[in-house]
Amino acid sequence: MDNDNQISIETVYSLKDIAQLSGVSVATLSRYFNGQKVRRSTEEKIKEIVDKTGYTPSIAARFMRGRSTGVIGLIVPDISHPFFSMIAEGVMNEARDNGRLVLCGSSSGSREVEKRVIRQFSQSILDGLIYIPVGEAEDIPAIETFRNLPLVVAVRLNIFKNVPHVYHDGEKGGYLATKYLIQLGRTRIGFVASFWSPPCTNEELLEYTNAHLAGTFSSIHRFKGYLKALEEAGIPYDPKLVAVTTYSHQAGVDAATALIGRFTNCNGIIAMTQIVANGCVSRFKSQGYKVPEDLSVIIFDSNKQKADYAYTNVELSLVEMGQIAVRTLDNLIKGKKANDICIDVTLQVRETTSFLHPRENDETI
Amino acid sequence: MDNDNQISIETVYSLKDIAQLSGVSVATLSRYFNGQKVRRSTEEKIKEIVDKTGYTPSIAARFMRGRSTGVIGLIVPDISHPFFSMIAEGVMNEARDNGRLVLCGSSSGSREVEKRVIRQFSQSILDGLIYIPVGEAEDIPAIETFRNLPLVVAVRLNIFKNVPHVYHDGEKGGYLATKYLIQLGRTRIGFVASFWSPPCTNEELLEYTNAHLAGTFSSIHRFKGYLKALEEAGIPYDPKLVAVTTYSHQAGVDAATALIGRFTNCNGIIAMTQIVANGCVSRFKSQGYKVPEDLSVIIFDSNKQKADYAYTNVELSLVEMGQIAVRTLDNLIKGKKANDICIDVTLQVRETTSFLHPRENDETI
DNA sequence: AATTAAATGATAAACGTTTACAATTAATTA
DNA sequence: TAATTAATTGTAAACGTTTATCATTTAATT
Repeated sequence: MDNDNQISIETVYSLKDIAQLSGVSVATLSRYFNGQKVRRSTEEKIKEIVDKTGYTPSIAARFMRGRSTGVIGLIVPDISHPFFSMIAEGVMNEARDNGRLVLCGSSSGSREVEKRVIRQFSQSILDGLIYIPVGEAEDIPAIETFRNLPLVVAVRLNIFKNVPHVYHDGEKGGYLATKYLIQLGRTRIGFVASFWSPPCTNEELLEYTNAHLAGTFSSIHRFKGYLKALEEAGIPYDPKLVAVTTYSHQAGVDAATALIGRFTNCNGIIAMTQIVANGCVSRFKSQGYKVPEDLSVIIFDSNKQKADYAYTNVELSLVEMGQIAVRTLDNLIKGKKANDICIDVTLQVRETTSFLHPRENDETI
Repeated sequence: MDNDNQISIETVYSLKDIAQLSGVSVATLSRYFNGQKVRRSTEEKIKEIVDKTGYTPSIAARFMRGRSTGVIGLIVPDISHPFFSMIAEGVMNEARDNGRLVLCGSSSGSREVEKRVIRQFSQSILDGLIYIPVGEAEDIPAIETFRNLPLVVAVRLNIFKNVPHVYHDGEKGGYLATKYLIQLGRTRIGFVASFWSPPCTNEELLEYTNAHLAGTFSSIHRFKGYLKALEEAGIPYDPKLVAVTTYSHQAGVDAATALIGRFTNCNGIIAMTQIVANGCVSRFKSQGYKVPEDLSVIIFDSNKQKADYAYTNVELSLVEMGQIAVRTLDNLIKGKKANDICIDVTLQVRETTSFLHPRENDETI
């Protein structure tokens, strides 16, 4: 073992110890550690001892006195899912670089578990909480009075009033994807809308969208962009090109089956996730379609995800979303007002719409 | 918003409050919350008020009194990497179900950052720590005296003395993979050994392996299994079939290039990760090889990972590893002795060695 | 009914901070 | 230089637990 790398933290010092050693009172020390001004000479006395002892204030004790602890919470539906773990990476990086710690809980995709996690967290020592609710449905638990804890919601929209939400610009994403496909000459673009649990049928999607302009569903927002691009290009909306489904591989297969069965002449697909797209593509391929020659495919995803194909995708910057969530929470903790933040998206053209961009892939374990 | 789902935690109760409300003394209450026996009738009085108030003891206060906080730490090299995020899911699930919270930090693949995270964690409120060091190299920081904190190392082997390590049975994995390929009639099996930073050349791998029987490198342990299976089958070891490389996609391409360039007649590949295997396969395919007809491929991975191909793989149960790590840490915290745990692995036959098992894939966001 | 054992209550000290208030020191003014 | 004011610093109580002590109540046993 390398001695240079040795990190050994043996003794735990208290403010009293430091007071003893430095000859400065605990009060002054406390003020110093909380950023108040002290005389030059006392500062030097303090610094010397702090360097020598490696002292840092006890999180627990300062929490007991009702002060900030530097710990923020993060609740995600499933930390093993790359979508959320990337956001978590952003959260943890940003938090770490600001001297904060992250208490992280996974709700395992279950509303019930989520409630338990929230309960556990609530009796904890948090300065604030970043919360990604399970699913996109309507039965999200209202944490209206979460012990006055500064709260930021990520990924989802319109969950709580007076709470900042950090989310991607779904409408722009749908618009960019559709517009690009149109530019490629595709006019029969299938829209595969995925829902945790579908609130409407294929035929009702347009109606539902118009009725829920500020809804929580990402598919709906993206669908709005799809409609906008079609309209701009003068392409009439054809409900036959829409498939309302869920988020599984099979859902993608089913959606493709439906699109094929309706003889829509579909030559483009916009799918919400990679897995759904995989299902679609495999179904279309079994019908003799070639990607991207006969069918262009665009998904919503993060660049870093590993896919069966190098999908052209609407890039969802996930690590960045985590960072932004932490910064937003920071503002809230500092008493500033924070608004919803809609994160911009860009289109990344890759193999499923052209051959121009080779796949890049790199990882280490 | 649904009223049934309302989780509102307004008031923070103290032991004194609960004593007042229940008519039970703080002393008895404290004893009750710490698992000591109380009279049936008092227990009922307490339970009623606890249910009504949602009271739970303050983590901070009990930490200050030197008691357990129910918070454990988890340090991973990169939470956005599915390999680690799956372990994290296991850790968080197991912790949550035991009423524990998880303070999670990502070291972003950097030794420097890792040290900072350790420092931050050390001044925290942990009952124990699960530590997955960055990389597999030799310069792992020695946390010999981590404030006497119960410590469990996961994934890596032989890092610290007197600290339990939880890891997969690499030797068995290598053995199973090799044996299966031999059963399929493959006798020219390439072994692509990946290292964070390679400690030896192709030619030296055998020598290095013999010299480092208890090393920290997973490739080495798997290589041992490879050798064992070859020997059992009476197949002589051919160093030309070995490629020492790193963990990137390009590393896989390079390894394949080397194997092809040496005219090894290679008809089987064992690769350490999916990404490396992707690189290998793409290179072999460009030479006209077909998978699995001309080339059988086996990787080490978790079933749930999404791959370019449905790889036959040595299943690394990652979620389970996280759970086991927590249980091991639990024992340590409770003062029991804990030993290293070598987790069993199994071979999952899928498309890259046969067509028997279709791909299954399912996910929700 | 008397004795013993078990459970509970009342009280207070500790843990390491923060903070109101008091006391000191330095800076400014007369 | 003394008096006044401003800037620092010190003292001690408080936060919510746990735990030790001792007294008391309740239940179990003889």
